[in-house]
Amino acid sequence: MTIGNIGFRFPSLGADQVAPTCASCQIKARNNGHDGADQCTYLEQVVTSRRRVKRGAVLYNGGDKFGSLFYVRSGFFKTCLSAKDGRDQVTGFHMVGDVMGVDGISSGQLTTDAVALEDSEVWTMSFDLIEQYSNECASLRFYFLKTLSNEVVRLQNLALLLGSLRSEERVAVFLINLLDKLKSRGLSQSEVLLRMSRDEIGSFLGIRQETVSRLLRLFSERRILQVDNRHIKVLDGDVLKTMADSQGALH
Amino acid sequence: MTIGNIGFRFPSLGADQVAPTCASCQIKARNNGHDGADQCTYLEQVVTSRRRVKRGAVLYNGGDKFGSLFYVRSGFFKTCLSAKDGRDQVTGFHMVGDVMGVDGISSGQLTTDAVALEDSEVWTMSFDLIEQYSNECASLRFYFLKTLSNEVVRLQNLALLLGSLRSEERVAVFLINLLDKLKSRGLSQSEVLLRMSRDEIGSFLGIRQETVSRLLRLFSERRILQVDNRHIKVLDGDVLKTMADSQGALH
DNA sequence: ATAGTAGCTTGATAAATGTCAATTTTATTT
DNA sequence: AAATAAAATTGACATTTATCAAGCTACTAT
Repeated sequence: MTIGNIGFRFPSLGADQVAPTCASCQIKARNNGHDGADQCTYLEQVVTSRRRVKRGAVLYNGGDKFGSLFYVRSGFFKTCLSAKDGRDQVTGFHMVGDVMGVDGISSGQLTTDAVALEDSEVWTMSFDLIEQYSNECASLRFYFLKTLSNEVVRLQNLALLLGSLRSEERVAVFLINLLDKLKSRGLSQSEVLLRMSRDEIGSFLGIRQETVSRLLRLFSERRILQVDNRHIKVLDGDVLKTMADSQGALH
Repeated sequence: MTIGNIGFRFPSLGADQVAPTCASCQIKARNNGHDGADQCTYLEQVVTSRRRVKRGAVLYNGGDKFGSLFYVRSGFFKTCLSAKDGRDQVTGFHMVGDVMGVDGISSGQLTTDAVALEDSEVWTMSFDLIEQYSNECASLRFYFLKTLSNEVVRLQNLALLLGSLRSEERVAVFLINLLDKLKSRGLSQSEVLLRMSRDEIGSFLGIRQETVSRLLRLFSERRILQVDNRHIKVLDGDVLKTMADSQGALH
């Protein structure tokens, strides 16, 4: 997972998402055994702990004090925003390479809950250290600024989906985006084992679980998908893409 | 608009939103006449131009090359995200003190259109300069990071609204938030002259203009609002707040 | 292996909101 | 001020999606 001799990078970043690396970095790498990297970057310097989170466990809750960002090293998470009256909205699904918790910078409190949907590993990146190293490293700074901007764009697209698409399109967009994201991580071409329930998909897409269920059956009847509980196989990706054609990336 | 002797700040920032100021700043202020401020901050250093935008005029379009952020000095804007098929979603309304364009950092291209809904003034903040001065000024850095995080939180709340609230609640939340934002800027207590059409409100809230119209009439019949075309007066703020109680800030 | 539980599916029906069309009101232009 | 255009309202009706309820399936834990 190193690029030439410029150092370590976080896994699963696309070609245009290279994490900051610093040829001139003066801080000694901790070299605590991951990836055998003894080369040095600021980005790994800010990682202060590596946590395992069991399926169903909560990484953080809305209202928790913000002190770090969370890099998903492996596994799968959902983030949910809760309304005062108990209703809640899944605001995203997050997998390897994603950073969670950027909402906390705003007020010093995290706004969402993060729940592991499978056994996961998370690297905790101290925000104090990020700020400290940002003095010295422009690429580190830019990496996090870009991470936040990505999240803004993702949420804009989610707003478009929730505000303007019909439920059939929402499900299509959801699947296309999930598959794209898996593909970019080299994990899957046209098949997924969904980590989330119908209810969680529904919450994310602003529709009911029954509607999700019915639409998956519909797509299945139309030979667009093969659906076996949480195992989804895309049979006709072109049709799916056409349905989803209005949309940017969601995950 | 200065605070004690620590220098200039951007107008209309709440108590907890003080823009970065630098007692130790070495860069000479340009002092180009605004607010008579001859004190110096990094934040005003990054402002490279001051543009007037007429009502109806486009400040930028989705797809435009990103090179700067846009500080709204006065006036009112909407930002819209367009789908390929022409549908579009209003992603936000922006007034004095807001920063637009943060989505552009992600890919180097702006993702939304920004359209003035009244004659406005915008200060263009060069992203290159922001990056440059970020080397020296931690508070400048933090200001922009926080600006992006604010936007993430705002869009999360919009997603909750679009995904989980009924149309009546959406309209209530919209009004409460708009009024709160005006109030925080000292502009209005319980009255608004809406700058946007019913159609634009509807797009933002994921409902049709007819539905917006009917709900405003309903609120009017219930003596919650007094509605005279775009002039809205809140008669019973408590009821409105109760309806909106599930929600965070949207604007 | 089996019981229990949570998740998923399916149908029938209801409710919310959208669509379409006509009319009125307001804003803009000449 | 009149003419025109744009925006807003309103009603009638259609459609989509939610709700409710029942039954089924597949995990999970003992």
